[in-house]
Amino acid sequence: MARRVGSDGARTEAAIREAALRLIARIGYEALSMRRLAGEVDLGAAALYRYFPNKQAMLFSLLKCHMDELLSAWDAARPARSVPARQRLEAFTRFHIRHHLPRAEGVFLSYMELRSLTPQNFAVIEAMRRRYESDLAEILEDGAGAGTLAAAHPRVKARAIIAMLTGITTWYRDAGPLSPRDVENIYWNMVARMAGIEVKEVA
Amino acid sequence: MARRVGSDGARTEAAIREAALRLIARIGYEALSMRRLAGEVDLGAAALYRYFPNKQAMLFSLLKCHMDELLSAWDAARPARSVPARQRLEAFTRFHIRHHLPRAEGVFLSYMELRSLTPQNFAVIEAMRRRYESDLAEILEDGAGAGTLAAAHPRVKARAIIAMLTGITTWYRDAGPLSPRDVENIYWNMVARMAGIEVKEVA
DNA sequence: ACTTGAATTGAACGAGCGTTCACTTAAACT
DNA sequence: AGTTTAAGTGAACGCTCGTTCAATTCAAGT
Repeated sequence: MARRVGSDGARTEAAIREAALRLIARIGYEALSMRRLAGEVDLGAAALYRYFPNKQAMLFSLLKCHMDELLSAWDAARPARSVPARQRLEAFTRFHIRHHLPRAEGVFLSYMELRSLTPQNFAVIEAMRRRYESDLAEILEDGAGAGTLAAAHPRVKARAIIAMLTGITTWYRDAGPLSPRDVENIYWNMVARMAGIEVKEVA
Repeated sequence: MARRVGSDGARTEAAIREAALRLIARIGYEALSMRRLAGEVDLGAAALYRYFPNKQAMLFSLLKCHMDELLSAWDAARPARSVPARQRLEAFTRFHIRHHLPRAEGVFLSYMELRSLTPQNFAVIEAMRRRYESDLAEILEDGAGAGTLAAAHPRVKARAIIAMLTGITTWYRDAGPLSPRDVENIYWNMVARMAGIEVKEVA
C-alpha cells in the first residue's frame, strides 16, 4: 500500500505504461486484466481510466510510442543518401541492434500484439513498420544500382535482415557473455556477407 | 446447423484442431473462447471436453504436434554427418523453408503462444526447439572445423539463420509473385553468403 | 426390437472481465 | 479559511469465461 505522496500524474502514467509493457510482454494483452495492471501500480482499476479511455487505446498507445521512438531515432541517425550504400547498411544494422537491445519488451509486444489491435489501429502501426522497412530496402537498391552491393530482391532481403536482427531480442541477455558491441559486430559481419561485401571473420 | 452424419471421432478431432490452429493464429489463445471454437465446428462447448481435458491441454497438444512433425520430418530429411557441411547447410535451409511455408499458422502459434503455456508444458516445447537449433549449430561447427564454412559463433549464427528463415512465413503468400522454389533459392543464397560460401546472385 | 456405449447437449456454476459512476480525498490556488 | 480541481475509490452493471453434469441423441451390435 505504498501510496505516492504529492500529485504527479506524469510519473503515474509512466509507471502504468512501464508496468503494462512488462506485463503484456510476459502474459499477453488479452490475459492482462485492468485490475491486475492497476494493482501492479497500487491503484484501483477505475483510476486507469483517467490515463487511457479504454484498454485498446492503451495498447495502441504503447505500440504507437514504440514505433514513434523507432522512426524518430532512425531519422536522427540515418546517413544522408549521398553516403555510400555500404556505410548506410552498416549504420542501419548497428542502429537497429543498438535501438532494440534495450527495448526487448517493446519489440516483443509490437509484433506479438498486432493482432489485438482494431483494424484502424493496426493500419497505423503497419504503415510505420513498412516505412522503416522501405528505408532499408532503399539502401539495398541504391547499392545494387551502384554495383557495390549484391542486392537482388531488395525487399525480400530487407525483410530477411530485419527478421534476423530483431530476433536478437529473443535470446540476448545483459548478463550473457556477449556485449552489445559484440552482437553488433557479429551481426554486421553476417549482414555484410549477405549483401556481398567481403569481410573478415569476427573474433 | 450442418451436423455431420455418422460418428467419426477422429474426423471431428481433426476439424477441431484445424479450427483451433486457425483461430488462435488469428486472434490469439486467450482471446479464443471454447464456445466460439465449438461454434466453428458446429458443436456445443461441452463437446470439446471429450477431445481435450481442458483448454491448456489443447494448446499444448497443438504446439507439441507442431514440434513433433518438425523434428520427425527433419530426422527423415537430414543428411548424414559424413556429408560435407556445405551441403548439409543447404539441405537444412531448403528443408526449413519447405516444411514451414505451408504451416504458417502453426509456426506463428508455436512461438507467439509459448507464453500461454504452463511452465512444465513450456519446458517440453522449449527443449524440442533447442534440439532443432542445435542440429543447425552442429552443421556450422563441423564446417568451421573443416575450414569449409565461416562460422564463428555458430550458436548465434544458428539463431540468426532460423530467425531469418522463419520470418518468411510472416510475409509469404501463395498468390504472391514468388514460388516456394524461388524463396528457397533466394534464402539459400543469403545463408550461403552468411556462411562464407561464394555463390552467384540469384535471378 | 433392444441394448449398449460413445457422442453431444443445454443449463448451470462461480469467477472474472471491461467499464461506469456517484462519491471521497487531498493538493493547489486565492 | 475557503474554493476549485485533479486523482482515486468502491460498488455495481451486464457480460463472458472455462468447466461440469445429468439428461439425451444416435449409430452400432445383438
